[in-house]
Amino acid sequence: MEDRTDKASSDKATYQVTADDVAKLAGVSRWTVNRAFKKEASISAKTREKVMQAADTLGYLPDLLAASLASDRSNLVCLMVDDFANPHKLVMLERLTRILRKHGWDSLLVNTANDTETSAALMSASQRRVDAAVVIGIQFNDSNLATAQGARRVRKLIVFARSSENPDTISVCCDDVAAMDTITDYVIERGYRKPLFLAGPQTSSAHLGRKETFLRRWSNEFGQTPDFLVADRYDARLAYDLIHGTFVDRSVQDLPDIIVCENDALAMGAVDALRYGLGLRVPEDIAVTGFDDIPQVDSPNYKITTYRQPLTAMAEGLVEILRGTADNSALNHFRGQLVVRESA
Amino acid sequence: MEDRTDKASSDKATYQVTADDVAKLAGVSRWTVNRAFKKEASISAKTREKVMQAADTLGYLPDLLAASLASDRSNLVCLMVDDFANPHKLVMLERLTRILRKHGWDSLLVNTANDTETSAALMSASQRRVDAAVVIGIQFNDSNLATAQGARRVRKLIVFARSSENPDTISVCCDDVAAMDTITDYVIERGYRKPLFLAGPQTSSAHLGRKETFLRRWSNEFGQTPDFLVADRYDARLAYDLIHGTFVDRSVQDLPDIIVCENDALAMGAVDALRYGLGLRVPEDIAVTGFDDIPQVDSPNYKITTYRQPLTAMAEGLVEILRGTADNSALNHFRGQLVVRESA
DNA sequence: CGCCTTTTTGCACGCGCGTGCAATCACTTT
DNA sequence: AAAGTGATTGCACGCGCGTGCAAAAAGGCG
Repeated sequence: MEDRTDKASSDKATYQVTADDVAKLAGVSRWTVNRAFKKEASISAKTREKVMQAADTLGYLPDLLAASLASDRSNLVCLMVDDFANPHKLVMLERLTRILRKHGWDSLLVNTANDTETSAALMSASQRRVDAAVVIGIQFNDSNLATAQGARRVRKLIVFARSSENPDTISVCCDDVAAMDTITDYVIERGYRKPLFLAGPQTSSAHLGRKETFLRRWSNEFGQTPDFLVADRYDARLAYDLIHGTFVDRSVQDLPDIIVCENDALAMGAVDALRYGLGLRVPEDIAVTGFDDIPQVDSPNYKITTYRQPLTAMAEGLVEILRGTADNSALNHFRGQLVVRESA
Repeated sequence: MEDRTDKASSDKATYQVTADDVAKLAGVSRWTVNRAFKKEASISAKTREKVMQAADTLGYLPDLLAASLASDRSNLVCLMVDDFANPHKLVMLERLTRILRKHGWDSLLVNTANDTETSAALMSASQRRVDAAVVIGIQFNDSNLATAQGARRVRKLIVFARSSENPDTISVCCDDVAAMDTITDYVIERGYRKPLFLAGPQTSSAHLGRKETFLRRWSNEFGQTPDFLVADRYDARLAYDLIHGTFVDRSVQDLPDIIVCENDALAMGAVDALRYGLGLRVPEDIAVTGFDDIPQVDSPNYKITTYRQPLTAMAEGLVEILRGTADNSALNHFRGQLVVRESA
């Protein structure tokens, strides 16, 4: 005990206080100390108090590494992001990290922008025994999943804010069909009749996608399928080039009266292209709608009509999955709301 | 050996392959197996090959949790972000996660937006034995640092993209004095003579800040200190309100001819306020400069003249700190470059 | 007050790997 | 070919905590 104390005070900066030290000081066993730090442990109030006090004076905190190793649960979640160009990612990261931490999970942020490294990233995550890997906003590539043998050590594979057909995967997302129905209703109600759909990267599970929903719905309504363009990244600049390149030498009567975009990043690029590339007015000449309601589209420069996903509820749904208490049938049917601004 | 094999095949999904299994298959000791996975280990090429092959067929990967526990180095870095409103954070996160991972570190993303939770976040990070905590873009609050006893288990406290005076802290940032000098030179050279500085949250180490540098420099040059405004968050909307509120009922001759902003988020808000709130033209009536060169300011809507920090080099500098091979004297003197667009 | 039930506490063993050193092997030199 | 040298391999012990159960303590009742 003596030398323990000495050691602790002599090089406080590096000496790791362990549960044993606290136990000694509090006059209990090491196990009791650790129990004091577990919410639902069976321990008497005064013992816990005594332990906590000792822990406090020693500056003790349980070591999560050792705990994870022993218990085989890390309370760590891996967030995989491959598209840092879309500002909506920042919004999602803020929400997810906040909600996850509130419920006891820490977040490992993995950059899978380099497509070939996705499976490597997954394996690395598995090496840290993450409780789950959450793919944010992008359909998880099947080949990546297949090649990532390491995935078998990742307990759960979750796709967030994106529907997924993969059977090894759980998807937490809003109901794209309902969302696009809402947008379509609005577009029709406002009298637009020559829409163009600006889609993002096409994923494998396309038949439930926003683009497909809009096209099908419109076709049912008016008997003809609208035109669409596909951007292979959610990038405003790319959308700019696409819109500009497509319309630059088209006559006025061949232009759409509204561009329905798969998300806000594309919508911003579209607005810029219409205004600055083609000299058109938004919404007078051509209207634009987005999706996500990122902070930027509320700028007076854009004022884009868009659709807001219930990110907090979705994040809470994710937590339920982690806990294993989720009602999986409801997880991909979250409802958001239309946010009407001036662009349409 | 028999039952090992059985176990592995029977519930492959959950059974954790360990170095022992690989050792048995490869006919070597467990320690040799782990050596094969260490870059600089002393092991013969053919033994390693043999081991790797066995590891491959078993799908083995070293367990980083156990490794961290045993070695007391986690190869984990905690990235602390408290301001998700600034899109530049996304750029920094992309860069940091990519560079860190390239050098073998994983990133724990901690949301400290709720100010009171900063020290709690630090403690939690220390519970995972992170090799370092990196505070991104905001001056680390001294009281937080002080109260966070857990910090003593965090080996290194690093402030990224922000200068810091705190002695317990290492700062990796660009040379704000040089940067503001460059901007000031440009402003003067272009003939602006009535500047207003739009500053962000004031930190404790203010005397080296961008605002102070600009004011001092201008005063030296022209004998008078320019006006300034202070926004207490780097938020475009806040900047909009501030600029609009300040100038809305001021006569034309009392307006500045340029607004020098502490970063792009503020600059975007300023541009919006000038154009949409006050009906002024940028840059014809009032020019604007920013800082950071976030992707959004390259939009044709903004085209803001700004200053780009060398984020990649800074991230590499951070890695050097983690490795302990850094030349600390150079770490807060990175030089960026002026990016001239149309706003000034 | 003694017996029984219900907390509360203690403990052996294991989680998978790293460290530092000792033992062994491979290869060179004379 | 024997001795010497450096490269390679094996191993005891420990990292800090969880699990599941047994032992002990604390209440409850007549």
